[in-house]
Amino acid sequence: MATIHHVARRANVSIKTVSRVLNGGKQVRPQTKSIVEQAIRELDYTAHGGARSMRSRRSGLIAMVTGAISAAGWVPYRSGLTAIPIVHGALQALRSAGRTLLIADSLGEPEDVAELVRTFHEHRVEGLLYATDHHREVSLGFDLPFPTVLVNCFDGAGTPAIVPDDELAQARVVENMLRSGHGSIGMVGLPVSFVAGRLRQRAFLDGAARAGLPESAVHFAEGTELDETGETSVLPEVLGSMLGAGTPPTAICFGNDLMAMRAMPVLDRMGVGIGRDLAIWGHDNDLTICESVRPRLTTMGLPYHEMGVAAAECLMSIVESGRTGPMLTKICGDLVERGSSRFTVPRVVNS
Amino acid sequence: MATIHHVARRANVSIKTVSRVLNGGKQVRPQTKSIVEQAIRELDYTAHGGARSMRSRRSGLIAMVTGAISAAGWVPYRSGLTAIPIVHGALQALRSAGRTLLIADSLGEPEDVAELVRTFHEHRVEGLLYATDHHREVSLGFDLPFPTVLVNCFDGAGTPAIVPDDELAQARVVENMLRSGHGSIGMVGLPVSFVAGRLRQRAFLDGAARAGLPESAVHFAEGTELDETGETSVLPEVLGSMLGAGTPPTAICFGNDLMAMRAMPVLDRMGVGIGRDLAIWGHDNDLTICESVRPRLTTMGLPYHEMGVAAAECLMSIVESGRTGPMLTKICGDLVERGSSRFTVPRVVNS
DNA sequence: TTGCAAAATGACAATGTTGTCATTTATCAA
DNA sequence: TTGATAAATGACAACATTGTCATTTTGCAA
Repeated sequence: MATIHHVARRANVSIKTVSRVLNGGKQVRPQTKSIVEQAIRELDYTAHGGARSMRSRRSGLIAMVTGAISAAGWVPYRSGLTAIPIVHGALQALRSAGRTLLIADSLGEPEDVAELVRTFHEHRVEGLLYATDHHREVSLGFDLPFPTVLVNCFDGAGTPAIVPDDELAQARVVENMLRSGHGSIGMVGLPVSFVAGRLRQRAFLDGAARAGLPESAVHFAEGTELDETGETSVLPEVLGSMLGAGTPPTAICFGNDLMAMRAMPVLDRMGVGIGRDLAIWGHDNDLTICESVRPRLTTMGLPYHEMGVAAAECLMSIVESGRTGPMLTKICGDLVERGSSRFTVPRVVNS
Repeated sequence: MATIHHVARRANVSIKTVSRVLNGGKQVRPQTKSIVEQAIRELDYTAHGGARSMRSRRSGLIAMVTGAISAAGWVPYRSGLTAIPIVHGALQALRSAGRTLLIADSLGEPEDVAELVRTFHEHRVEGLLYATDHHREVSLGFDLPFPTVLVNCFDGAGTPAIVPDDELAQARVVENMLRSGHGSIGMVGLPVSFVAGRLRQRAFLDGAARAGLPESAVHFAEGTELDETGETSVLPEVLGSMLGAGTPPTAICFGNDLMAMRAMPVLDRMGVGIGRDLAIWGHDNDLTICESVRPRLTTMGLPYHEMGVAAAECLMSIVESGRTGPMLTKICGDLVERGSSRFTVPRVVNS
């Protein structure tokens, strides 16, 4: 295999000159540069990254530990929404910066992470992205030999983190609900054991209160985590009591699109028509769901792709500057309006 | 940062002895070994993979180029089924073999692949996994400087490939249909522009013929590729003519779960009851869909996770032995029986 | 032409590991 | 104990780059 020496001999220059051409070609005469470049092409030479990283202490590698891949569907009891777009966003941003991604999946075993970090360090990665499949708190529990940025999670140690802005997102949903004129609104949220569940509950209640809705016109219920079959779902019960209240909601926001999709036949059986008696919102913008149900589902998206890009850029800036970045960056998703939040017959209820 | 020299000094041995301990500890006295290991721990030493790969020509790195990540959902007009489990399976198999995965996504631009290969070669990866988001033919169009295994795709050049066994899978579906006693069966397949569409069509027709069904009791229609909204779906038309035939099918297999899910309300509007008048099958085992619709969807799964594992193992064996592997390995998925293929009231039609 | 600064180029060491081969130490039968 | 053999260990080169610093060449004003 061709080395820098072969190229140098062929181009009749020193290896150092070849090295300079390889690293941007500054301080080289254009003529010399093109001779060297031709020799490189003729020999089909590719520099050895290992040798380079040894001398220059720059490997060009960024590592990522994620649970997103293992959560993305092969495990029999998990389904659906995943954080894959985080990986995609990071990949895209890194690649356009000329960096390469080493990737590992924690396979859901946090205790393996230390070993992964060791492997990454062996390849002298310059930084680490640690991404989780849902918004949550983590604690790495050991010192990392390189800068790290958390994505979709945060820790108590002040590690820079990029997370979804669940509060602002939910506030926007509430605003969207109210703008349509609904005087009584409801939410079947994620379990409050989830960070997103807590943040969105607060934002929902705050938003309703700020709009001046009376307590009797604001309904919150905690949904259950969906199990493998949806069998034990408490949706019929929760919806029954919410819609049977004195001032029942005419607009309901669900914790995620899956919950909303599963609520649809339940509502149907209750004789509640979406678009006639009720408007509904989801969360996550899962296209498989949102575009398939009828009416299509209005939803608040999760900005995973954008978070991945932001995390990669944040990490690269830390790596290159040597300075640490901002501790917490919140990014809000976009509301995607489809049919489920529209009334065919608008009926404005005065509060 | 500690190097092998520091460890050697601390343990009072030569660097070569440390190197031996690092590489398995063979030919080292147990006592010496443990002294060295303690020095390694005390100094928190991690070997430099770059230096190692330079001398030994083994990097421990395997690369993967995939379209699966970009197809997994962030792109506004794509949704649903993805090949992420391929990535996961490969990751798992490589990791348990002590190897690390360098990953890049082709971002759907095949012309970028050459550049990716270059980057990988720079890091001296020992082999490449090339995975696509659906079963198809590819042509890399240039020589690769390392062994390659194709996953979910194949080429005309005889590169080792791991693909789903679409024919056997469809044959099993037909067998399952017939075992329930259906005397007239139908299929709304994937477009025949897809490899899976062609293979499954053939297997469906062959299976039906082998079972002795008369032509009038075998219905095949080509579904259209689902667009972003499902708006232009030809399902109503296709189902109308299929079920309006002289000997209408009592069992229909759809090209994928999404198509089956979208067919359900159409059938409902036509007054055709699943479980009463018709049994249906899907393909892919997309849990978001299969576990959410009512009745739950019986489906033929795609063995993506298994394919990822097989591909990684195949590649490692090629890398380690220097010999190339089998050209084409087909893997069949499992049929997952749920409610949609059962009749509440069995009605056997004699042919 | 000469002189001088700036730009281009090269020689050589250094990076951290493993391969090769020589040397030392341990083991064990005679 | 001795000698022969095997096992353990070490010295040193090699791997393919880039950094440092010295040297050569170029461009241009005087």
